[in-house]
Amino acid sequence: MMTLSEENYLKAIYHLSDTCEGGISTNAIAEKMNTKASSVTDMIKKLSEKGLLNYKRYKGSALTAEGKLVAANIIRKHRLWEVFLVEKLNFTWDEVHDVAEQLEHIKSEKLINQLDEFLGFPKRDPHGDPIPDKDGNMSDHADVLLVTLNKNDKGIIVGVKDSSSSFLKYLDKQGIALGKKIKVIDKEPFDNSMKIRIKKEEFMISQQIANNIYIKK
Amino acid sequence: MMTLSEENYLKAIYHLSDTCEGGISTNAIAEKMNTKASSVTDMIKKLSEKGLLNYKRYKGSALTAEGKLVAANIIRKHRLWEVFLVEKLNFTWDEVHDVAEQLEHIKSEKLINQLDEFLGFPKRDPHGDPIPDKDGNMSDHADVLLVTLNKNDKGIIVGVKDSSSSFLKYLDKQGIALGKKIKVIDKEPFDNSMKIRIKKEEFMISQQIANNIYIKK
DNA sequence: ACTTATTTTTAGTCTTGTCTAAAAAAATAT
DNA sequence: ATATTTTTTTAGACAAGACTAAAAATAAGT
Ligand SMILES: [Mn+2]
Ligand SMILES: [Mn+2]
Ligand SMILES: [Mn+2]
Ligand SMILES: [Mn+2]
Repeated sequence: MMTLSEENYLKAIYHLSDTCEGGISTNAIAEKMNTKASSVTDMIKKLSEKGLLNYKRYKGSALTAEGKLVAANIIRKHRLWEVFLVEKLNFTWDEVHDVAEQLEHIKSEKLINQLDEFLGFPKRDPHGDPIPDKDGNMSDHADVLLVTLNKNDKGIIVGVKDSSSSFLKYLDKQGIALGKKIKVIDKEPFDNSMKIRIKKEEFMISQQIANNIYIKK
Repeated sequence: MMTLSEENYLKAIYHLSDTCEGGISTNAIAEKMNTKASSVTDMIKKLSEKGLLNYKRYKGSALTAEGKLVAANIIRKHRLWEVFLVEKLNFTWDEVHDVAEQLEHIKSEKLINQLDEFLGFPKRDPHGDPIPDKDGNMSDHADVLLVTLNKNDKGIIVGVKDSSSSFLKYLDKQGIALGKKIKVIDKEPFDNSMKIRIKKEEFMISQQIANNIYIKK
């Protein structure tokens, strides 16, 4: 049986593995988890004992197949609960993450599989992130970040990289939402800021914003 | 903020207050919580500090108004989740308790109020227990235990006192379910066992069983 | 009333997960 | 190649919540 803390570490390491290939550094985990490196060292030793990750001192950590499966299952639960909150309980997409952060640790195979069915086997969560199946498989983000588009490129908004409440509220204010068509009107080479058009409205967004929005061309 | 352990103690003490009036003994709490009396002493000191219960050494504990409200809110969550699991996710009434035991600790006002609405503001959980409102008020069990009925008395099954999986499975096997009409055909004075009739089927039940079924006359 | 039995509390230990401070290894700079 | 900086690990401490064993208070028995 997995403790709440162990599960959160596994999830964090799983997410870090997405971006950085190879062994994940102790410091990177500490930053993601908002803890100190010494606490991380203790925990990765324990997870290593349990066969959930491979670890050699001073060399960083990498999840085993078993560890990846456990992590993917937590992410599966997190995202299914987010769908539930939005679809069934009228939460907005900026309200769901913190609650899902708690719900993802509820232990019941039947619960999560019935929930999946109840929701109609959704493929994406409210932020456009893919939902893993029971075996931990999930369709990749084959999509591209808005920041990589050039002048006159068009696409559809399909996801966000940052699901913080503040970022999502900003998007709401600007009328940026999943499924909307977007066109790059102009791009400033100096700071990568863009003028974009959504539904006949044109406005500027910074690179920081454009770097957190996924587009399907 | 309340820890998981604190919440479980409050709930246990709340339930014990139903039966025994006056101060709840340390040992009674220990038995209900499956811990040792010494652990209970530590915890009731902490809850007393927090103003959730009144405690004088060697004299037992009693919840304050504040403590009762917190406990009732946990019970509210527990029972609403049980309704959700049965009504929406096709759980049987003997499967829900353990999962609800986890879900009751999820912290989100909005979640529980939206869930309440989503379920149509149910008044009873799958075992016939009343669901408290936001202020901790709940309709009492005005009902009577089956064991108190006499020969030829009739009634409707409206609840169970024991929600253990094994007891509920026994009831399923016998065709005993909430809403069913029941008639006492005969009662043995020696051991209080009864012959009862449900839907033209007659069979014997022991006092132990009759003592855990609520009837509305 | 005095002795025994029960209940409750105290004292001290353990585990989990965290922290700070110091030591050790690895990476970088001169 | 050696010195300096950064990263990582070790050592020791702490809080929460549990336990065991012993002491203190209360209750029961004669
Ligand atoms: Mn999320
Ligand atoms: Mn989490
Ligand atoms: Mn229950
Ligand atoms: Mn509980």
